[in-house]
Amino acid sequence: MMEAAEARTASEQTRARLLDAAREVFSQRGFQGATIREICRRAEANGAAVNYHFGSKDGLLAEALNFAPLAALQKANASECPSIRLRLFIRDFMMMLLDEKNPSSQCRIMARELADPTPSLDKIVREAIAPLHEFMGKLVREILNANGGGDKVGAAELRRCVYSILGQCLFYRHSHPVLHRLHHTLRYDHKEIEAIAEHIVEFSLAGIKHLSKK
Amino acid sequence: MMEAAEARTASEQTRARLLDAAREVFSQRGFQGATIREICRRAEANGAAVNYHFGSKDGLLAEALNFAPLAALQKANASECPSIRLRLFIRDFMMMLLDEKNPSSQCRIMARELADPTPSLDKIVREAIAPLHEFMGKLVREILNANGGGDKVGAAELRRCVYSILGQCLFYRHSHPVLHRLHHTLRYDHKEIEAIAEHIVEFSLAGIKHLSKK
Amino acid sequence: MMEAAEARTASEQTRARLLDAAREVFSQRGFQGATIREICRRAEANGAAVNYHFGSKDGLLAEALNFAPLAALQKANASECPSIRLRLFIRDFMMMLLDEKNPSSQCRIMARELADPTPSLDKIVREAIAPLHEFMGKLVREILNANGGGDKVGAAELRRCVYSILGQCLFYRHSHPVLHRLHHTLRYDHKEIEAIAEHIVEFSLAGIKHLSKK
Amino acid sequence: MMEAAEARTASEQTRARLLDAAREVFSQRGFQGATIREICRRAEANGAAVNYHFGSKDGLLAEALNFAPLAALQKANASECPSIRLRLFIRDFMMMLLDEKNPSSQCRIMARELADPTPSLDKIVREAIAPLHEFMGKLVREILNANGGGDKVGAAELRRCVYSILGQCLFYRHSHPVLHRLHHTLRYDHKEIEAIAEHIVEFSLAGIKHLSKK
DNA sequence: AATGAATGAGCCTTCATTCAT
DNA sequence: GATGAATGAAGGCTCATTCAT
Repeated sequence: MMEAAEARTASEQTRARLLDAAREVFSQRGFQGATIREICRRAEANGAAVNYHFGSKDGLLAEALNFAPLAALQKANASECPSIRLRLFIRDFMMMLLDEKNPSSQCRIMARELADPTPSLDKIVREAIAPLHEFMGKLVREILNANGGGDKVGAAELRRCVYSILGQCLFYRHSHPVLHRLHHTLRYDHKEIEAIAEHIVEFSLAGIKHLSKK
Repeated sequence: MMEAAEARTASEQTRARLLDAAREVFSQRGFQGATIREICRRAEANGAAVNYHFGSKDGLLAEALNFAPLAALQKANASECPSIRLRLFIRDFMMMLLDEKNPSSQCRIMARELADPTPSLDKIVREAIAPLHEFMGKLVREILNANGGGDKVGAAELRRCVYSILGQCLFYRHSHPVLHRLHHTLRYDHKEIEAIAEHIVEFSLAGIKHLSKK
Repeated sequence: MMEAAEARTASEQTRARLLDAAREVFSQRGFQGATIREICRRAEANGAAVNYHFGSKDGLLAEALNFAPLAALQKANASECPSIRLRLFIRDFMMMLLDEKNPSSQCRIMARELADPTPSLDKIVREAIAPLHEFMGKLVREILNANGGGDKVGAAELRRCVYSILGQCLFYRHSHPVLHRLHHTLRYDHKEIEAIAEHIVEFSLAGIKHLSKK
Repeated sequence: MMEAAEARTASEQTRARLLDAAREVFSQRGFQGATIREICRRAEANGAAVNYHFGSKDGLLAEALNFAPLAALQKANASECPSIRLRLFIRDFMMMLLDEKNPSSQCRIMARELADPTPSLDKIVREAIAPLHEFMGKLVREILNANGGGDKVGAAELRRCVYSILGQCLFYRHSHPVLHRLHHTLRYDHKEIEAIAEHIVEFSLAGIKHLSKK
């Protein structure tokens, strides 16, 4: 929401307001369900502003995507042991995915792209998801090696470990509408997110170690 | 497709053809992306037939949902030990989720509802997902007990185990567009699905057992 | 206008009213300048009626074109000598082109297509203009032969004779806005059209005969 | 293109570039089909430049018109005999009308105005077409007199002779889209244009002379 | 003086729905 | 009962024009 705070010119402010509104609406309604009208209304901009600044609805989506936060998660903690790095990454990743106060609605937009791919999905996969998978693959490989079983696990199985971790993480995001209906008391506050992350880490490390000993 | 086989009157046959077509189109395009026109065209029915038979697009979706196959998975194998029953369930569940030849497009429709909830989601949760979670909760509890750690694990943690398993399973369905882009050779044939299910079972059992020993 | 008079069903009447309105508006405003709104308003039909009945604005134009009247001109009088047949054809052609009371606004639409070709021009050329040119080419060839000079005139020169005749005829249609401004008294009543046709015939026969004697 | 060469200030240069671009685009797309955006893009000017310099799209068209080349055709060769002056005029006129390399897109713009009159047509008629008709009327009258039949031909018939000549000339411009579809090999190179002009002259002189002897 | 930004009207089209047989 | 026809509300987008520097 506040990303636009530093914008200088009037044009940049409008652009930023449009992008903020677009992220909000896209994440709530999906790409198809979102309308340019609503985005412009929320951004307090003219209905033709999107086409003026971004050329089209697709162009707006493409620019609304911002992979920097996701990339940032993968950079830190190079010095720690791989298990701890996994723990830190999962905690930050879940925080990004679930914290409602977090302005990064990116993940929600990306989650929607999975269910309803648009031409932007190619860009998302190329610039955000592929690097993420690669990063996690390396991490899991390191954990396997640290447990002395790296050579028993092939590329396909390694990928499935990554999928298992990601699947657990994304479930809380994807299935939120369901979980909310099942347990009305569920709130993704910081404490709950920490507990979820802790569970995923424990569960996954056990799974990985088991494979290394098979 | 064959559900309509026993229908008698022309009206019932049209109804059944509409439901079949709706399942197909909803699973391919999502609820928003699907158009009544296309459904009627595939069902070789009049463009007003959907509103005539089901009142509205929402009504069609509500009736198109069929939870019997999912419920069937939970009934069998009552005699086996819990780990084996989990194994059998996951294999059947993945088969239902991923097998493109399986006409049960229900799972794909339900998966889409998660990303884009419609009023039907309440019904889905009540009649299909809640029982599924309950079933899996009991199964995991039995596994924990069999490993002698059932009393250390609370309700919240038990639920998270269920989420971990479901998250892994659903990931292959949700993220298929991404995985296809990452690995163009990926095909969900029977052999691949068996391997995926085997991985999820091993990974998850290790996770559960780890928690029971903590 | 009255072409719809014999239509039976309500749908056919709407279709016919839309076609009549379309011919009127297309001929007055051109394809680009015409709007579906105005056509529907004149036809007293809903704004979506065009897309329902004809799929698109292009589809409407394609169906609004009717080459039958033009083709009819070329059929009669096979028994007369070529000069007389040319005379009769030009008179009928000019009557069709210029008579404001003539409901055939086709010619005006076609004339506009020349200035601003749409995808329909291909159809017009194929089904109406090419046969017309061929018909006139044969006629001119017969006149040349009757004057004993058919063998001196090549295909390119023959075509140019056809162009000279058509150019003279079409000028009164194309340049009507200009001629009206130059001579405010100009009215295309029957007497005037007869005089114009007579002039074109005399002028053209002299030109053709001259070429046959060169 | 080179008209802007002598402009001094930046503003005047922009103006001139806009006029050049406008002539180009108007002649290619017609007034309705042309967009201010494209004109400004080609002129490498700001999107608001047209309205700033010319007030409106109509104003731009009005200023883009340049009748000097057409007027120039009528001035020369006063000493020759009328038939030869007609011959020279038609050749130059056709060259102006058809030569694709000729930057004088004026004729094409004017030809389009006939099919789709804008408020500018009044100006065109007053300043360009009326003098042209007058010039040609005098020329035809001289030819009639030289053939000894000037007194038999009234004003209306004289006008129709002018129309016959102009109609033949303009046909090649107006019907170019059609002729191109009928004969894909047609190219308006210098040789072809000369042949066309020669045909029109021969054909028309024969027509005129015929009338003078009636 | 000259321009980037903004504007609102309007266009074609699509869609779920309703009407009138 | 069942359907072809009709409806009106949006939707994305384009455009000439105007505004505010």
